[in-house]
Amino acid sequence: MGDAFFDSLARCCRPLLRSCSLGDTPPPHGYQLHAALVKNGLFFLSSISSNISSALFHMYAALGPPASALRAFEEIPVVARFTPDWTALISCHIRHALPSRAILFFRSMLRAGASPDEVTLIALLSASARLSDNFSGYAAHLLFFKLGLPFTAASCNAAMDMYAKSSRMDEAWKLFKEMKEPTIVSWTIILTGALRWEGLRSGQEVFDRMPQRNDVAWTVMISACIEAGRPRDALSLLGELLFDGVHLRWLNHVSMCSLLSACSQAGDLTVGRWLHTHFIKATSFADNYKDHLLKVNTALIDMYGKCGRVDNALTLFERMAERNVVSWNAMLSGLSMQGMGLRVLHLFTRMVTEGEEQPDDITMVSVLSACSRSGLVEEGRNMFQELGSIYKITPKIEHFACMVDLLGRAGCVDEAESLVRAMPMQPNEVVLGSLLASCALHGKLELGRKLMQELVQLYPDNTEYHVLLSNMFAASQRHTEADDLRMVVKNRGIQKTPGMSFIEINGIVHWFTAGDKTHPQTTEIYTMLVEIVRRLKLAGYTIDAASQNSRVADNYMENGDEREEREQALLVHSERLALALGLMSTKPGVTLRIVKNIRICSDCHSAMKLCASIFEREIIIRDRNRFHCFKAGLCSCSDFW
DNA sequence: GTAGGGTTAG
Repeated sequence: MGDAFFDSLARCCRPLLRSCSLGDTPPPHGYQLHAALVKNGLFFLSSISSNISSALFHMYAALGPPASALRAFEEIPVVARFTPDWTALISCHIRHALPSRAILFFRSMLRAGASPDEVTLIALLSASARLSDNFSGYAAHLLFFKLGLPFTAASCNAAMDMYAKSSRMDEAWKLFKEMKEPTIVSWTIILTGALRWEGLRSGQEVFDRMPQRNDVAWTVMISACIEAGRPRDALSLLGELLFDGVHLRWLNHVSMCSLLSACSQAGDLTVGRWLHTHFIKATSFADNYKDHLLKVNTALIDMYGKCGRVDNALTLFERMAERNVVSWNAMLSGLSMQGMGLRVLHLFTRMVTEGEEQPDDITMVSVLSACSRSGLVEEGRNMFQELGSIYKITPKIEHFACMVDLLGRAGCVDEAESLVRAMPMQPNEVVLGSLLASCALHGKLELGRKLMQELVQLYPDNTEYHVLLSNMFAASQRHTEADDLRMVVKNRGIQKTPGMSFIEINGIVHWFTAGDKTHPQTTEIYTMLVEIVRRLKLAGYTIDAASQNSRVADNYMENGDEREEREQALLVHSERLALALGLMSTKPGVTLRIVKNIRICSDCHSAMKLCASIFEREIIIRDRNRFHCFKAGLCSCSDFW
């Protein structure tokens, strides 16, 4: 066969491969084309390979994986490796989260004598940004001028992003202010940077000053609220977004996932459902969600699980056409929050046996914490044993934290302590705090005192440990020690999240803090509270003011010396106000759902159990840790939380 | 080639 044949073949292959790189065809087509060439022995014929090796490389660089791209790159004759080839190799590694390898290839490129162009330098800036490496970033920035390359808006944006991500917001601002016509990308880079160093308020200022906004800008703002633990602010932004109907198109899959996460955090089922409905409608006519069904569905599972509709989460989970390890994890943690430990173990077994996805470290955290929440001590111990041996996961501090919690709660405090001391890493606040809590639960005063000292040294600003230990002393009638600790806290002042609860009635969200008197129906609510206490007392309820966490829960520290005030304080905890409103404004038998931002105290917990049976209601409270479903005098957590 | 994202522990 003559050269003409190979030339025509090459001419035919190159556009085919090119169309694969551009994403016009699904990845397998490109791979199949390569396989066909190899199978027919054509790829190894030098005359053809020199023609198509570059096209083949670009196909792999576009589609990945990077290892294949590198192999294909090496097939390009050294003399035929031009700047765009090097650039594609570098960007491929950046896209696959390998920025340091990208920088190494940039160095190889220089050594090979190829000269970078603007695109190469933008890629280098991007790699430096991802590594927060302003050393290589600064070098890239300088190279524009050294090589006389145009420093366009795109180059400037890349440089600003690099500075913003390597703690040089001042440099980013400087470049931004020098720009003649900042693009929306420039604004968004500054917005993201401002949010990350300078805080929500400063970011909000940038956001307000933006001459135009798009879906990315909105998403950045929404995610920042979530990161700052202010999910309600994120949902307010959704309100703003919807105020102008045109903006609805900015609700893409990323903002959808973020907003669903805000609903999960805030426990807002109403908005979550609205988003779900919108998503179903949007997928029926627009494709912007089609490629992201898996992610949005996972976010929906998380939302339903955290808003107390684990049944809806399960239905979605079973219907999903495709699942990944994150979907499994979201489902497992949803079940775990309901205290459905056995269901978690069943689902986990299914995950392992079906082999669809391998469990990862987060899966194991979910499973271990489920065992802890359900008191499945033996199962938890076995699972922890199998962590390395079967699942090939190196135990991280989170796994130790779960085990300490599991053992400590179950009363095996000594075993928990040994585990802490034998840990290969330094125990953190979570681990020590959890052990301290188990000391409080099981009256281990001396160990508790020792732990508190450790904790105070490590985290001097957190006064919760003093409170916990003070309560322990009080519970064992050692009032002097208890009062001393209490004084420490009082003198230092308390810095805690205020306890808040909300209940939704007929689509309206009602918020309460402890002792709140701002609700329009305050008089009726407090009358109802008196009635609740009367009926509780008739049923044999006594206030457990010395109970652990009771005063930690709603910031009633300063009144701690006065027993009576303390008792009063318990009676007006935010969840009780929400309960009173719920009882008086819904029909008998209607389930009441309350969300609380911190842990429910043990006194409110006992009161809620009794209320459920006195008023013949199902009361579901989501606190910081999990769901409590109170029904007929019992709680789904079996008092184990 | 430049801006944004989902799951976990007291």
